[in-house]
Amino acid sequence: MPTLDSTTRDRIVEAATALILENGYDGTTMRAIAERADVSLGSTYYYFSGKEDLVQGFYLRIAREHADLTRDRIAGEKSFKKRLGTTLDTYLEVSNRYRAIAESLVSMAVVPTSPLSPFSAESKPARETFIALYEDVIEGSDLKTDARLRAALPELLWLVQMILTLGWVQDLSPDGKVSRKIVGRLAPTLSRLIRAARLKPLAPLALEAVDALDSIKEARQARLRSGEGSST
Amino acid sequence: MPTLDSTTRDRIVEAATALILENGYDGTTMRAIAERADVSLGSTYYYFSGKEDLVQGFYLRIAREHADLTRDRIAGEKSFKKRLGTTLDTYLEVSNRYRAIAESLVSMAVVPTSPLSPFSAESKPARETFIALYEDVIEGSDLKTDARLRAALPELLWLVQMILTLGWVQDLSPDGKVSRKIVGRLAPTLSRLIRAARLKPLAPLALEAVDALDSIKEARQARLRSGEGSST
DNA sequence: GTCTATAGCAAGATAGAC
DNA sequence: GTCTATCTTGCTATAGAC
Repeated sequence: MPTLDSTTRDRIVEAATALILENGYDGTTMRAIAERADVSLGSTYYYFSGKEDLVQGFYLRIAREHADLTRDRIAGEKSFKKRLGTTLDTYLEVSNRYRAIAESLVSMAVVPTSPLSPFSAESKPARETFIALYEDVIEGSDLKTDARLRAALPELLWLVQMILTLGWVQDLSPDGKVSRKIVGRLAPTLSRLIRAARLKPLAPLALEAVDALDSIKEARQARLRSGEGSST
Repeated sequence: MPTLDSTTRDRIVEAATALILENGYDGTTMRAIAERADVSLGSTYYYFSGKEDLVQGFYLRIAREHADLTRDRIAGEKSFKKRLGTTLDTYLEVSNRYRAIAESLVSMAVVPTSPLSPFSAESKPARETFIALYEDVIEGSDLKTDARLRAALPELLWLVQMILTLGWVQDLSPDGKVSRKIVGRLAPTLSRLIRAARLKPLAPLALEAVDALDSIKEARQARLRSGEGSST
């Protein structure tokens, strides 16, 4: 935590953030960070276990920007479809600010044992910020659906957002135009599916989704018994 | 393929394959590969542009093993649900053989500009092997569904397989048990959804999926205008 | 002309002096 | 806690063997 004068640690974080957003992850060397922060390379490694560690802060940053912006924009709106649409649109908008590091970030995030995995213990603050936002998106809306699905929904929507992120990274069109188009369709479709979750052909599907989520958590717990730290 | 005497190139491939499966991607150094192959480091770089290049072969290898095994197993079976189930089960079985390098592979594969992206020109042979298999899975089955969906289905199922792969990599349970469980539910659910694609609540959803696929391709084409090689 | 050997750089990471 | 070596390894360049 920063005191009055900027500590060594703060200066390193500041330098790293600026350089990484400027030149991307691979384009930023630990030496350059150390130099810009006016400390030695060794000191940088004293405070951070490596380059990856320096990047962790981006998650929470994105989560908070997303939550703040979204809450402003959906205030007063009751339609679940619209609330969800705005939330996803805003997510893409915020993500686009960090396009420069997106590929490196996702590349590291898909490694399940990495602290940068969205499921890791280290990512918990960011993860819970996102899930809490989806809880609010639902809570303030007119949505009525299956009870079990409702309970799991915030986490499920966060999972959808993760998959969307993977698609967005693949999207090489300018400003992620194609992703926006897909999201424009995704929100109404999801909304319709969720509402219909009590109807005949979809009821089992909804439960599959909920069960799948449980299984995923279970898988992670299975690993906890035999190794390093991670959680959900 | 080796001729009578093993050429330098062959020895490098052989050494790389063995070492990477043994120690993973990051755990294998170019120097170690060169040493095991009994060639110089420089020679290794003469034949392969880098470590990534050496890994490209794994894709096709997995695709072929998957296609061969699956075709054996679904021969004679008419039920689409069962054919799809077997195909996905077999995919996980084959993937598990390469678990040691899966994380590194996926980590590189999610970078859209990488030659190791499943959508890249370099990955075309493997991609088409997979898609051709799904075409056969459908063709030999009792499946009847919406015409437009039918046409896009092989590619869509391949996309599902890609997403499944991401989930499988996250699955830290022994032998990917949880993934198998999810796949056990996925096949019947998908089958039901595809069959129901002409019914009321699902018809629009099916078309969304097809349109989404078109959009993804479009996104890729957009990039082709302005840069390096990749295709779909 | 096709391949191999050697030298050297850049950058991530670590050890140990102070 | 900070620094100065030092190590490792991916990668490039180049000289030269056959």
